[in-house]
Amino acid sequence: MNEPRDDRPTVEIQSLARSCHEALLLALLAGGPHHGYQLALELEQKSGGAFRFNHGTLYPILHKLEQEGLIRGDWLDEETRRKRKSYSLTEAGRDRLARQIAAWRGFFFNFFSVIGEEKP
Amino acid sequence: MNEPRDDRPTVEIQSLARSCHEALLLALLAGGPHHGYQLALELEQKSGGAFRFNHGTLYPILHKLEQEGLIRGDWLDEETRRKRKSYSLTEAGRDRLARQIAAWRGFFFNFFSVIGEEKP
DNA sequence: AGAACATATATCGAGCCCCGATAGGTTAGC
DNA sequence: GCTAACCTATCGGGGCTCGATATATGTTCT
Repeated sequence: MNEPRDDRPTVEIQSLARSCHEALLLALLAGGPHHGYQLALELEQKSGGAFRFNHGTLYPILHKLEQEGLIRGDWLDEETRRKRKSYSLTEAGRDRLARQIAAWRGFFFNFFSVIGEEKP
Repeated sequence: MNEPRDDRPTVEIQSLARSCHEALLLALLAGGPHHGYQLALELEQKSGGAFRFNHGTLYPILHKLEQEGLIRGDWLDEETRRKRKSYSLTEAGRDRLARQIAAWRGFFFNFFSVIGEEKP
């Protein structure tokens, strides 16, 4: 029930929402370049309406991820097109995504260890 | 990939940490009455050291859960004992725990639907 | 006896971060 | 021309976690 497993990566409870948003965005971008609005739509679609990005949440996170070098943003100003910024995953972003997924697996493992229920 | 499943309960991303703390506490109390300090120790033990309650987080939550009627706190003043408050789960708390677990299963399902990875 | 440490509860300010509101601009359809 | 959908962006408010701090008792070692 309580074997030591400190080496197992996990998500810190304090930053669950933050990590969740980050993992979802990186995962969506792993499927190809998207611009912000597209990411919000696809998230809602793929989660069956359960998850959605509020605009006030989405754009600041995108800017932060870009600053950290996890994603790259390119303005599309093909003439007569409205301004859009296409984001794509960088190598660092791909690494982070893999680590995030491992951490979430660890989190769920630990969570259900405490809850004491079958894991889904 | 995106069948409608809006009826599936889920945890709101915005309140992940909050819900997590609540679910963990209720689950620990489902195993019998505990006082605060005990809850912190047992959480750390059962999670293999991955989770822990900071005191500044734990006690406010306990007070709130008590206010909401999900747990009941009884001061133990058996003479010569240091003051301790024993918390136990109420009926409402048991119901909430069941709903929390269902919601976390839903969150888990939705999360990996978006991530697109095998569920652990 | 006294020091040091684990047990035990509680509160508060700082700071982070999500959210809803708001703003401004473009394209398409009627 | 008007309306709705598309698209990016910022800001203030509010909720919540965290670390520091306070207080006090039981235990163990020297």
